[in-house]
Amino acid sequence: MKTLPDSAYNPILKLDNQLCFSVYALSRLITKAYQPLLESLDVTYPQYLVLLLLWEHEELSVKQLGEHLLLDSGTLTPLLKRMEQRQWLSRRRDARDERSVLVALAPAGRALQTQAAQIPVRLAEKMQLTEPEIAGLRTQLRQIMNLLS
Amino acid sequence: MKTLPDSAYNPILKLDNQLCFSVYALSRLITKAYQPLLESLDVTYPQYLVLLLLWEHEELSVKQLGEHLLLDSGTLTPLLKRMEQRQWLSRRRDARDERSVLVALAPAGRALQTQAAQIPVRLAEKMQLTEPEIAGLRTQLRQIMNLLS
DNA sequence: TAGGTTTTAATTGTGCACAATTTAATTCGT
DNA sequence: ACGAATTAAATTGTGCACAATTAAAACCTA
Repeated sequence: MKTLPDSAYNPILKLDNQLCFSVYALSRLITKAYQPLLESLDVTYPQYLVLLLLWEHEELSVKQLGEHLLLDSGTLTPLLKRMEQRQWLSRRRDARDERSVLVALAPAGRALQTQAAQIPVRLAEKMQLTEPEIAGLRTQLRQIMNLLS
Repeated sequence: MKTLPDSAYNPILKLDNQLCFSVYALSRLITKAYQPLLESLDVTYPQYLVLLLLWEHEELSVKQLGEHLLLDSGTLTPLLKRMEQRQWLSRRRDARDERSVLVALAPAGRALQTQAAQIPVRLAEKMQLTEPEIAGLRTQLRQIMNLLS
C-alpha cells in the first residue's frame, strides 16, 4: 500500500495547518479589503496603522510604534521615511535621548483623519459581525498571540 | 475641548481595527513561530505551504497552487523557481495545454516530508488549543474570509 | 569616571505579496 | 476556419517583513 502523508491521517495536524493557513490567508484578504478604501488616500495598510496610532498619540518614538505594531526598525524606518516624504509626519532625534527618534503627526497627516473616518465602518459591515462577535474573536486571537510570543 | 479621534469615541471602530490588527499581527507571529522549526529544513512558511500541497497531490499546476493558497503567479513563479533550484520540485509546461505549468514533487522534496512531520504538532502544543477549539476558530475565520472575498 | 554592556535606529540583503503589464496558448463566436 | 476574447504564466516595479549587522548614545558598575 502506498504511503500517504501524515496530514491525511492525523486530523489534528490537518486542523493545525488549516488554522495557521486561515490566519495567514485572512490577513492578506483583510489587507486587500482595506486597499480600495485606502487607495483614495494613497496609503498602505501598515501606513494606516501608523496613522491610527499617531491620531491617538500625536507623537511616538520609533520604538513605541514598534511595540504597538510588533514591527522593528528594519520595517518601520523605510516606511516612516516614505510617510515623511509625503509630509504626513515628521521625524527628529529626541534631544533628551539622541538614540531615540520621535515621530510626530504633521498637518497633512492630521487632515487624512477626516477622510479615513468611514473606512473601518464599511469593513465591519462587510464582515457582518456584531460587536460581541468582534470582541470575542479579537480576544481569542490575542490569547493565541500571547501563547506564541 | 480638544477634538479626539473617532476611534476614541466609537467602540465598534476601535474593535474593528483591533480585530484586523490582531489577524495581521497573529499571522506574522505564526510565521515567526514556524520559522525556527522550518529553518532546519531551510524552508520558508509559504514554501512549506507549497510542500504540504505537493505531499498530498504530487503534481499541481501553478494555477491550482494559486487557488489553494490564494496567491497569484507574481508570487508563485519566483518562489517555485527557488524551490526548483533546490531540487525539491520540477516545473514543466503541460503538453496538453502549453499555457499551464505543472509543478511536481521531486525526490528531495518528498524526503523533506519525514523531517517536517513533527512541525505542526509542536506548534499546536505551543498554542495550547484543543481539537474542537482549533476547529471552531478555523471555521470562524473561514466564514469571515468568505464574506470578504 | 573609564570601560563594558545595553539600548535605539539605521543599514543590508533576502523573500514574500501584489498591481499592472506582457506574452503566448486556447477557446469561442461567427 | 479565422479573428476576438479569454486564460495562464511570466515579468516589472513597489512596498512590506525580518534576520543580521553596524553605529552611536546612554547606562551601568566597579
